[in-house]
Amino acid sequence: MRRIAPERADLLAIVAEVFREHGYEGASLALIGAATRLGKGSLYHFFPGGKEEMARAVIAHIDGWFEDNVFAPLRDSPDPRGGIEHMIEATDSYFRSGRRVCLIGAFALDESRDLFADQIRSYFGRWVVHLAGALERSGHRPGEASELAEEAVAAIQGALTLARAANDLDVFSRALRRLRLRLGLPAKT
Amino acid sequence: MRRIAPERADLLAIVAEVFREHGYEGASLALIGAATRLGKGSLYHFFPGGKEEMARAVIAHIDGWFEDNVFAPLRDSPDPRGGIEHMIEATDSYFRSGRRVCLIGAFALDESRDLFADQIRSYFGRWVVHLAGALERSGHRPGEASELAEEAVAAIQGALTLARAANDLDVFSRALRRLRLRLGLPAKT
DNA sequence: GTCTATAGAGTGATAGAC
DNA sequence: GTCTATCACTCTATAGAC
Repeated sequence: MRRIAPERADLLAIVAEVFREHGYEGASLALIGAATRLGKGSLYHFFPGGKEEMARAVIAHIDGWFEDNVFAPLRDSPDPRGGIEHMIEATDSYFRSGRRVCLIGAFALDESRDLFADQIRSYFGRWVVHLAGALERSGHRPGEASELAEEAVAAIQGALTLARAANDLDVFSRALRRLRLRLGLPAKT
Repeated sequence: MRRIAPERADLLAIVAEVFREHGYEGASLALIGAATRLGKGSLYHFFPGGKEEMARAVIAHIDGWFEDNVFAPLRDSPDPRGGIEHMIEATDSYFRSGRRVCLIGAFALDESRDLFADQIRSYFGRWVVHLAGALERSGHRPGEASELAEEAVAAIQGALTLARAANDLDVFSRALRRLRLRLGLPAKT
């Protein structure tokens, strides 16, 4: 037999989508197996820790994407406004303009939070800290920068919830437009 | 046999807490039975439609609370600023300053959204509309009022997510303090 | 006898673990 | 694929208030 081993990143992306759509409890191994076209045996080969390990790996994968595409530019960009601009664009693209929900945010809300508390706290904490850093370097006072960063990350999460509740993508794009202004970027790109 | 019939409102409050903590999928009848101290017979007596009917009733119950304590004051208060003030206080009290999560917001994020889409959309839609109305009456231009209202409701949802993720209630109280200012209320009460 | 509330054994289906 | 546990749910039986 021995099929070509699926790329772990591809596998994680598929599993992530199942968790995103059904939540931790709702994502059954049957659903995950159907989506990945992998039997339970293969799934347990890749993730000996079962469903919990799958979720941990998925969160880490998402976290890694944000580290590369959001946090690093915020941290390392010589022009802090460029880093913030990059963040807004990466966010819009990652969440598919509101079509996609934040898996880590969804996990934060229900009981699965207890299982993944450290990963969840780290993800949001680093987002806020790195955005605050960029805001500080772009001229905001430290306390103000922190508060603005927290507000911005919360606004994104809230907009995702509301967009999904209203089934209206414009809710999300309006939120990003307001965010641009509030964070000191020119309107539109 | 025949125990005193539990007050429906009390029953719904307990069931709501189970859904809030475990999500729709995660809230098993066993958990609900344990929390309410009711057997399956009783649960199916009160909710012939099973778990789905329980969730619908819980959402309607929460919706009713917001109708009475948030939407009505926003709509009917002769002083629109007083209505907004009332909304902030009721929100802080309902979400226990961030200890509690928004059940309807959590449902909006996962697959249970499909089952309860109408109730979810109505809840958030009315919140935004009534807040926008109060803002308009307090002097904002219509389009501006709508956008500000949407931003405010999203900010509350996002703050709940972030507070829970960070396990830090201050995240929520800071968000409410910013909201006061943004909505034209005096700082602190 | 009727009605309401209760308990809980038992259903088939499906869960996650292995 | 096999395992056991648990899922949502059905159904029967029974209690007491009327």
